[in-house]
Amino acid sequence: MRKLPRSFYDRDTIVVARELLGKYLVHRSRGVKRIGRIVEVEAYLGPHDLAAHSARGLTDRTKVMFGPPGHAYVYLIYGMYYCMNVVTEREGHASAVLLRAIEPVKNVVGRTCGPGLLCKAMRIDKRLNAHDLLSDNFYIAAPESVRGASPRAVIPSPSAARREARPTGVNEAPPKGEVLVIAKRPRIGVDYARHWARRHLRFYIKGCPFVSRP
DNA sequence: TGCACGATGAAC
DNA sequence: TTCATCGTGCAC
Repeated sequence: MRKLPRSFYDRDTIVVARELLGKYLVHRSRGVKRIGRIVEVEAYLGPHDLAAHSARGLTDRTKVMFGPPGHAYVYLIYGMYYCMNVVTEREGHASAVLLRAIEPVKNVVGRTCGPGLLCKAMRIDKRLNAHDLLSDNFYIAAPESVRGASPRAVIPSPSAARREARPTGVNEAPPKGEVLVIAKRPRIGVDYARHWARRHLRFYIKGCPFVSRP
């Protein structure tokens, strides 16, 4: 696997969010290397995005979002779960991608569908807030491809989406190397964000059984 | 210094 | 639909 470079994160947040699908989240702690394949994410587009924490401005909690790309923004939600974000775009842009679900790959115990469960299973907590994702113990990597190219990801046209339709309940993740079909939906739990709540900024791998809310 | 409220998950 | 549980942000 190839660790993603800083330049991967220093790009348009929606592009980063889509391209994070199919990548591998790696966390090594106390000698155990845990790996999960990212299958669902949400994009938060900066201070003007009313659903983003950075919309509150630069505070002690949100300063990581305002920092340089390629760092983890980890916070406690509802007093009991942690959520992990990846900071994107140039320093000061205050954008991030929330990781909502992974497919267990290695040493991952428990359910991983949902941002809180994902962090619990990957042993991610507040100590990893502001952690550089180019470090050796906590990073995101692209799968090695046989021909040197990453699996292609596409957003289906409406007609293609209709052709893609299949009976409900028949879901399996596409094998490695196959084209990923990406679904777009509104983000979860941000109804307070007015028109921003309706934008399709949640992305997931279509048909993947490990997604939190298909 | 106090208090309302979550980028959740699970039970009912 | 309700609730557990606590850090954060803002009102006072």
